[in-house]
Amino acid sequence: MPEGHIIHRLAAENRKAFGGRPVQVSSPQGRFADDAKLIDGQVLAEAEATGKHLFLGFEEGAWVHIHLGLYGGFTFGTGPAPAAVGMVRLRLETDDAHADLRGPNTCALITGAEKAAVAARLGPDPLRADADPEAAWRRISASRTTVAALLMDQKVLAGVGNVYRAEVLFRHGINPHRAGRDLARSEWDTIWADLVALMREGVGAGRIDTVRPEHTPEAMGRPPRLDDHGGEVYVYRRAAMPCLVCGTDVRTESHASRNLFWCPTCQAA
DNA sequence: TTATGATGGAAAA
DNA sequence: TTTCCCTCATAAA
Repeated sequence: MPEGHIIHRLAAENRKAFGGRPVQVSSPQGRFADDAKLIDGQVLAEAEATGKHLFLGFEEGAWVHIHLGLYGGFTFGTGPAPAAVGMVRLRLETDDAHADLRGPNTCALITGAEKAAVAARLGPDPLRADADPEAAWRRISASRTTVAALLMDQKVLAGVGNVYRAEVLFRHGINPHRAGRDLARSEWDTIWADLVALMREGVGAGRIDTVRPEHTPEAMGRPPRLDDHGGEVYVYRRAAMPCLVCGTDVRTESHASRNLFWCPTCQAA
């Protein structure tokens, strides 16, 4: 369920629930049990997000590195934790709050140096104040790869996933099959600025909304869209449905093994 | 009851 | 480019 906005939100939620307090750390499922013992009872000192990576820092210097992958997720609750339901890889608990992590791609205990190495492999994250969009532009403007693939490449840009990729390209009328090196500098500047704005909004809302006011369900007199991802979008997972702007059927294809969506009219080649 | 898919990515081939 | 991993909700049978 997670693109970068969710991970930054989770960093804030973990900080709020557990920051500065000693935390019981366990792994009801068992797969993180040995590592959990090493930090059990320590104070949670920091919670930080870079791209889709979440880092929980404990008082003695160890970090828990979490990557949710396609379907990992956190659930939070107040009070002590009830008996674990399903496969809970990591559980954090105080007298006041608890959180369960299920289905992560990664949940591992690492050092500060290892954390720095993970961050060093990533491109700029539109949600971080220290992001340098020039680093992404250098790679994009030199690449023959499609802009669709480049936006999903975490070494180029960190935190953008399939939904933001599809939506930001739609919002600026950019055909996803264009090569990165054929993008104009002004187009890249617009994409970056829009990602910063859209993803910040996503952190606050906890969902991805990309539809401009003039195209919202209320403005267009159509029913709101009910989809698993929970937000209002132009093209993501709207294959064969009419484009909200021009009415052309939205197209889809498998592109680098991910589903790509675009409007062939609004995003003409 | 079984199959499928999903906002991801590493590793193998 | 393909395979594999992690989990669970929903769809198909």
